[in-house]
Amino acid sequence: MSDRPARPLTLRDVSAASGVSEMTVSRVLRNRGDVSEATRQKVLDAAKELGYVPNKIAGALASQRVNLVAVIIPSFSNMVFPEVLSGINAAFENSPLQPVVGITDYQPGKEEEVLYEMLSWRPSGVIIAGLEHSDAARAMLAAAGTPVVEIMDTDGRPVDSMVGISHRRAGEEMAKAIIKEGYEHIGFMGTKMPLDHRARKRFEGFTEALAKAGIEIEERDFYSGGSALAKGREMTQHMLERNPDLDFLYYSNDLIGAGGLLYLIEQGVDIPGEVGLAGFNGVELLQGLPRQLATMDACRSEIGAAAAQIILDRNADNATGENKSVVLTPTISFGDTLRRHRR
Amino acid sequence: MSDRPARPLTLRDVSAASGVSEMTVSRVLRNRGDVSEATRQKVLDAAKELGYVPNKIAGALASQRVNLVAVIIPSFSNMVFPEVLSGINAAFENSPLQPVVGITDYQPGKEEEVLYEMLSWRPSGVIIAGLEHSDAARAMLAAAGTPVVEIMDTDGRPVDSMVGISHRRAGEEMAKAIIKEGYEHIGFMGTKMPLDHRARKRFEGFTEALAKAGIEIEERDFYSGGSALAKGREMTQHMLERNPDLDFLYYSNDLIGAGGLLYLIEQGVDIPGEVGLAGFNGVELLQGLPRQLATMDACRSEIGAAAAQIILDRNADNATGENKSVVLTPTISFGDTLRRHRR
DNA sequence: CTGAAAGCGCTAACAG
DNA sequence: CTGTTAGCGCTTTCAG
Repeated sequence: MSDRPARPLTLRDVSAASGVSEMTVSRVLRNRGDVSEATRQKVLDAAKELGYVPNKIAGALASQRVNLVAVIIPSFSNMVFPEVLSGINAAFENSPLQPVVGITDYQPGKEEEVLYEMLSWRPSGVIIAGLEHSDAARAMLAAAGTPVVEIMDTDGRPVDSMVGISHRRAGEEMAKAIIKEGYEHIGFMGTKMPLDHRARKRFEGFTEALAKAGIEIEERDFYSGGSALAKGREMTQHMLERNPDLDFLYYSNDLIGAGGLLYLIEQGVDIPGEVGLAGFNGVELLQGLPRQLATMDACRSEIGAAAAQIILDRNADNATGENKSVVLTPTISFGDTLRRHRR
Repeated sequence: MSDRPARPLTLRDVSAASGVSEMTVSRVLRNRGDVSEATRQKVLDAAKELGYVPNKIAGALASQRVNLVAVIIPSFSNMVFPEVLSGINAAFENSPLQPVVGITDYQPGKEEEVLYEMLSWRPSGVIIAGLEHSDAARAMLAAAGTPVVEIMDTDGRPVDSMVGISHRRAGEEMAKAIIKEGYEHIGFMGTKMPLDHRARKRFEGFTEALAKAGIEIEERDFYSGGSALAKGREMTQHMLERNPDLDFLYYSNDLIGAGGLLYLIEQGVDIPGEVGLAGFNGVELLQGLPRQLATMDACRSEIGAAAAQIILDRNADNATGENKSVVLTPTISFGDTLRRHRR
């Protein structure tokens, strides 16, 4: 254990300490090429003794190879994204690649900044949420010279590859399930997020499918900020006060749905007889509520894993450079809040 | 819009396109030094036209300066950590610094790997969860030559700086509050995590404070995996079946506490008369439950913000290099599940 | 205000 | 199996 060095250690120091050339030290430390076991040990000992940590900046510059993968998501607080990240992390587990996360707060301006910043590190790949980006961002992605995977959403054209689900279709499917069960007076609650394109697409798919059946949403409400559970509770109460005839409530996420569910249970409302409910996401957290909310799985960790795999494949030695589109199909889980006539 | 370049663009390309020397182009792009408005515009135009993105790898190597801050946390799925990250992110918002996150899965071995990997990028700072690290990890931190802030926990000696709360004290405070209200038959439920030192310290502080009052925990149970809400529900049911005399249940986190709460409400148990409950964390998510669980705020985003601020200060021009310890004091919120005799 | 030279710490490519 | 020679793309430093 020596004192903290004023100047960080370099290969040269290890070379000097071990009496082996810098080049061979480099080989040992990277497990590249053949090195005799004797010198190997000398080098390893010296490196450990000194506490040498290689400088990847220099290494990356020299080798033109960076083991970083840029992952750009809107937020950490949406639960969905940490799960995607876990999927990505797991997929990179036994590979040299390492995710680096950037946050956009759902703002195109920030997305541009973050993307620029990340690309300036010349990552081995980019995983970015959504298909909607500013022209500048799309241009950067197209010119990045590294594989790009757009995730979560598949309703649109990707710059390169994409992995996700069709949120439009997810909304449609839920609408169809609701119609099939005979619900007719429908309310919708969601987040007030003009920039959450996926929520918007679900909503559009939902309303369109209803329209085809001649049904129109009778009430809608949007919130922003605060505890989702509490908001779901409030909004549900107010909505039913405004329009007591509603027989189905569709929530844009499971948390507000759960708030609504808890409220209605307290009110002694018959669910799903009198009022049916459904959310979106398949949040594991909610298992353990008195009743299970109907929902639709968003395939979060699968998406992360598949996206990471594409990056891995594209960085493999035999890589083809082919882009790829993976469309996952979410399934409805009916839980206890959506009637089921048959089966 | 040109075709995708085979070779990434360099300063040289911008220099050629603008007819300005590489050096001056560099100055313009970094806003350093005085450059005439005329050349400035020429350079900016050329850069934008080409879609040039600077290569920070080369920049970092040349300037010996990296604007990255390593943030090392156990997991994304604990909710707590995303919140800390948000705090860090916010604090770095208007600074050149950028967090890069690494995940340890609560495993010392992975912590070492991740730390090594991150240090090899020569970050401008390290923010790392907890005070317990392997000897190798501590050695790396000590020799990193960059500010290190250990966060979340303050029960122990930091390598450099620390920001957090005393979990031991948090456990004690909760025990005192419980004792004061006259509860005597106490059960504990938590996660089965030998490596979650903070949960362990809370538990220790809790049991010690009880012991001083001559009280011993009568039942305890630990879970791992699955939905916390559901586990809390199950564990609570079983614990009360085993020992119906319990009059207080202390949970190591709010989610299992909420599961217990929902279960007891369903059972028609009088809370907090018959049984009192408390969790830990102050999870905003839970607002909106039928009743508010007593809990203790873990100061998550404050911790992130304060840690980031320390890194910022240490990287400032007039930095003193002084280390710093910030001990935040969490407050109990009694909610509806812990009796309050006075006030 | 602008430019030329030197080199950051490492690795590719080639010799031995 | 080991060493030497040139850079990687940028910024520092020093001259104009």
